[in-house]
Amino acid sequence: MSHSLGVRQAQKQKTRQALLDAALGLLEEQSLSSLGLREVTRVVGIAPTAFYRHFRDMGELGVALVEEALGSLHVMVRAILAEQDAAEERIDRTVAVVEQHVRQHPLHIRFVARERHGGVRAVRQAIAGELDRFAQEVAAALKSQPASEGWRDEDVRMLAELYVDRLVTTAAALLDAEEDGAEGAAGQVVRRSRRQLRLISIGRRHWREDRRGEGEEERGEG
Amino acid sequence: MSHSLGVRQAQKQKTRQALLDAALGLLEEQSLSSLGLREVTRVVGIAPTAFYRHFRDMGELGVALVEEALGSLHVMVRAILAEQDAAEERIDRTVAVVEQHVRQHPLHIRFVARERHGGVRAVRQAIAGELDRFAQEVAAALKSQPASEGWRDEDVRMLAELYVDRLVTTAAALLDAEEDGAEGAAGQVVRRSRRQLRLISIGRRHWREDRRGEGEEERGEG
DNA sequence: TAGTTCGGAGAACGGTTGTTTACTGGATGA
DNA sequence: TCATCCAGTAAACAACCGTTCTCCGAACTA
Repeated sequence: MSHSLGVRQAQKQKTRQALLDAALGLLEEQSLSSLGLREVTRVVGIAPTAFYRHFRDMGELGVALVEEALGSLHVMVRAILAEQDAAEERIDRTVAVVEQHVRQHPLHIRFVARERHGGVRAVRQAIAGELDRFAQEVAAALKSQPASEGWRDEDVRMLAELYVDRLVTTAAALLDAEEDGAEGAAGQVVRRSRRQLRLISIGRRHWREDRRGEGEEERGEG
Repeated sequence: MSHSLGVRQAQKQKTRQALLDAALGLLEEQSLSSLGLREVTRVVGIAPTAFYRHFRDMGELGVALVEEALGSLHVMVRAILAEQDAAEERIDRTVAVVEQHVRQHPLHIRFVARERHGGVRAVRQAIAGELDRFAQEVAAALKSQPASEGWRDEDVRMLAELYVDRLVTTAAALLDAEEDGAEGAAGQVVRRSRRQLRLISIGRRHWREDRRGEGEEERGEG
């Protein structure tokens, strides 16, 4: 599977990865739409023209970065969803995993947060697509839980998006907290995030009893 | 107050505003760190060098845009907070106001969403500062409500941030929904957002009874 | 071994950028 | 009325940009 690449292909992938790494590094302090092709190749140590052997333009490189960035996070959240702990412990585990991920891949997080609403359409769409598949998985996991019995699919999806959004926001907030150097800032973000997830969890638990008898509203709209 | 500006100062403010407007327009399809000084002055129709009569650099213009963008939103949310409706109607009102604001000032919303994690530090900090004051106000309003009786300040603040974050996210989502042209996309965002706020509201209502007896956890950390 | 493929190098292109310096002409205030 | 102020102008600067075209040499294939 992996030993079957020739010397040539292996070298090409290596340079390609070097381009991605260099770009990711440079993107810590600027945004994709201002990142120059020459700037990236200069860091890698290759001629500007060699860039075209790997990507048509910076937008295409950006999309590749999206896949790389969301890929690893995808694996971790999938692991969380597979767990069967009680709500309380699960929340703590979830936040801990996010925290660890931010520490291990800060540049990936920064990139996603920055380009999610950034100036390059293709990259925005790529991120939106990944986060959507993301929410889809979370929704599927939530649906199979006893707490979701009697829930409409639309409401499960609504909750899933709320969770996913919270994770992304928390990750970005953690990054900001660590960068401006305030001592307990990161800890406060973690603690606050846990409580927000708990509040959502409580809202989830009481959703049906509170919404009883209002099930017919807004019929015929969706 | 306002009639007291001379012809000179009035004209200066006019071009300054023209610079802000031109920049805001250009920022619909790119990010601040890639926006050029010449690009802006070209749209306004003045010489590039005239830019320096108003701003030291693009970062300073960005900060001015932050104040302009968050200012109007500030007013509207303040109005919402002052209302005394029941939870249900208040949520509907809130989302409706956000929806209206997005329609009236789409460029401002786009700008804030994009530059909140964008590549210009000064602008990021300006936005973070404004949103913080924002959350502060929301927290104060929440605290004075009967539903917050017995809540710790830290938890009120946690809830306030959850609300503010939801508003910003909803506004950005609305913008995206309207831009990719899908027919009912905006409506779905609105409906989903309402339900998310309701779920949070339910969580709020049951927060204390659910957290009873756990008040001593995490002591000595904050 | 001979011929082909292809990642990368190098030079050159027209165009744009931020910034400086010196200047103009109308509003300003005594 | 007259000297001062100052928003905007004009020209020039070196630096950088994306992109094209041509070529090289090592890795491939047959």
